[in-house]
Amino acid sequence: MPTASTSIAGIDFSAASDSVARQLIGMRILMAGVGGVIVETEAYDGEDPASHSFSGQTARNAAMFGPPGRIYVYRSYGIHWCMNFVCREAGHGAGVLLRALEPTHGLDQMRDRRGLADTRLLCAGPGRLGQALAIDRSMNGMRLDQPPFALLESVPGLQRTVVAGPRIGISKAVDQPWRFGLAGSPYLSRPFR
DNA sequence: AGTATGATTGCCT
DNA sequence: GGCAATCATACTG
Repeated sequence: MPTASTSIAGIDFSAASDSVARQLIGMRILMAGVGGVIVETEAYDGEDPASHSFSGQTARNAAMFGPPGRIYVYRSYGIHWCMNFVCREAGHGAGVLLRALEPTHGLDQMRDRRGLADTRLLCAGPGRLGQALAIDRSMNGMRLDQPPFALLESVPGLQRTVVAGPRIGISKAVDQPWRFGLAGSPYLSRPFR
């Protein structure tokens, strides 16, 4: 029987999460028509001590162990909703955290949701991004290639130099360079050095 | 049932 | 730069 495609907008989500995280830079993500260019990501994997999935499947991280190309949403610090794309095959517990966008679509809605005018701060950080795109628990497990979500290829001609560095806000595997960003973007949560 | 802990952000000094 | 906010989840007893 045919294997379901894990490819969306030219990205094979059955690949390793660091490869997917790098490829996602420069692509565009929309939730109900609101979103922008992905400028910062982080990769996590089941073999990775910093990953939610490292200690095995639980109710919270179940989506990470499901099919690739879906959304994993978690609550951070009791305040923020953060969004990941599930990678590899079901059971691996791998994913990519979306950390920052360059806002291009639905700026007014983002400003309303964030209570903020500064475009640079609308999606500069995983919690901010989640708030700007109105991400919440109900999106956990949803498909990335079906409404309300849409993943679009990079804008043709985009200057796309990807930089890598250590991930932010973790206490384990801190030297693993699995944070990726669009070089020189003013929309990053923090600069790369 | 109680406690410890964040893949963070925003406000304060 | 420091730190409080705030709560779902996981873990302990």
